[in-house]
Amino acid sequence: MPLQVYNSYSRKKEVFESITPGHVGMYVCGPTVSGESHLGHARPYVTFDIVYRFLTYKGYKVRYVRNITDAGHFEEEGREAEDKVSKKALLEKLEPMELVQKYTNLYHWAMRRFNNIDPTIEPTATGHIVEQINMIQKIIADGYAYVVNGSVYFDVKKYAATHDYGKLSGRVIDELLETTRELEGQEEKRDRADFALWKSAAPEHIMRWTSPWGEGFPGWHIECSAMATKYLGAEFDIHGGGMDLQFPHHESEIAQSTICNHKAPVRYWMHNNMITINGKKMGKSYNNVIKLTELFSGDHPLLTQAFHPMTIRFFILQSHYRSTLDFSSEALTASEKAFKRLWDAYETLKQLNFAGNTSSGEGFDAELDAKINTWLNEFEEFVDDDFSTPKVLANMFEMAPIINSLKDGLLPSTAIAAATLQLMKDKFKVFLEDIFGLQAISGADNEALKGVMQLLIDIRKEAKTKKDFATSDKIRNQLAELGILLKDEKGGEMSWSIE
RNA sequence: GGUCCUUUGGCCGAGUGGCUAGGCACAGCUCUGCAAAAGCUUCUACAGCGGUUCGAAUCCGCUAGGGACCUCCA
Repeated sequence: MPLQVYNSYSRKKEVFESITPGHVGMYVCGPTVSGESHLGHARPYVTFDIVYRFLTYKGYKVRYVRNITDAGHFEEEGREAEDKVSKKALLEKLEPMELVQKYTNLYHWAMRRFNNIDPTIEPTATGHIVEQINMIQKIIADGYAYVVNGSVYFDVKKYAATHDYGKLSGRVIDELLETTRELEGQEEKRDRADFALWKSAAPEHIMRWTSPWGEGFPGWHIECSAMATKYLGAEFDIHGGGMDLQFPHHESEIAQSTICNHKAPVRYWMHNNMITINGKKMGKSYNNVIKLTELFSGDHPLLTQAFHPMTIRFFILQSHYRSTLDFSSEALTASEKAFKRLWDAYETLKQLNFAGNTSSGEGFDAELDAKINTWLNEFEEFVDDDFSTPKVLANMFEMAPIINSLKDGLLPSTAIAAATLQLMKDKFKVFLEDIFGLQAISGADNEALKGVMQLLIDIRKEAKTKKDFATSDKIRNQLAELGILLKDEKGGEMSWSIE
């Protein structure tokens, strides 16, 4: 069954065919690194990580480009206003690249904890100023942009006369032209619908580059067009991002790239839906974000506990990427338990071994065996169907009781064929680990381990008090074999560390 | 105001017109020294009203609620 993806541009599912056989070019809008990533940001990166992993599984060589937006109107809360006064020494002032570095590092840390595979290219906007300027010049040369006071604007009205501006986001151009909203700097534009390709920088603006039009900085949309064109070509396969980027960001990207490269840039537009909290979109402007660091530490009034990145990944996979996903501590707790049960069953499955089983032997359950094969074969079918990860998980949960029953002998070990068991092991591994990118929750930062260690310490203390050195030594020696060092301290206290 | 989307059992969440998705919680039972884990069983919902159809959670209309975008936003 071929892969089908929902194309936001056509508003329907389409069979996926790459432009270059065997290769896929995919661009995903990355973070603006002027602040800390929150739960809402996690969704696209997990979603498109699955897309990347699945395409790779399908045999494609994927060039996955995900940008870092590190240029623009940058400020850090509480610092910007002060810096505008600008009488401080250099080292006291906000250094934009310092800010960008800090949040880029934090973002990368979070991505690794989610077990997201790094994109093959992660370009920065500031590293592609030249490409952006070149692109703007081409657009001006073609007559679709104009310069005013050192800024450059895209002429949407002219573009719309011959192109379908608004198709991706379902806008009607006439309505856009009539928008009554009053915004700063709008008077320079010929038309309200026009958008900036390059902005002249006011004296206090902290990020600025020299351009043919004076000192300034690039408009928000041009970076993606420039970098996607550079690394993926004038036309590429998949462009992903959050639904909230459809307009104006992606709409503008289409317009710029189309004028510059003389063809529509993207074959398949994919948009993930929002994560909501109490039914409302999680977003900075709504003041309802939960940062990833808060989620991992549990340090937030709405959280009853800390949540492991794998729990969050699993939580995201339990819903379809085009549906909103409502966050609550309760929902995450449910996901945590569910994930643990599923993963335990998977670990159990790996230990099972019924090598001699045949489909004609004593105790063989043909119906069960067939059902399992059906469930397993549906894995790929479901992901093929626009990445229906929740259905795959549902099938896995159908098999969890079977796995556990086989282990406990509640089902005869001869009930399923050896080949079926092997297929189960293979499919679970491929889908759970390789495609879904899930992994075991473990490590020394685990509260459970700390509890276990305290328990052992208590037992050892008691044993020592009773001069039961056989027991106390056993505990210490066996832990040492596991790489855990137990240390006696003055006053009878004990501490431990992992070597 | 404009455009579009959405409304599923206590909660989360799949659902291509026809057979109980799944998870979590709850309850009962089995197992167990106790517990946990595990297993089994129970809980059959589709906002309301009307229509199309042999048959609708699924299609159409109206009403009500919620949301997204139109400005930075994943």
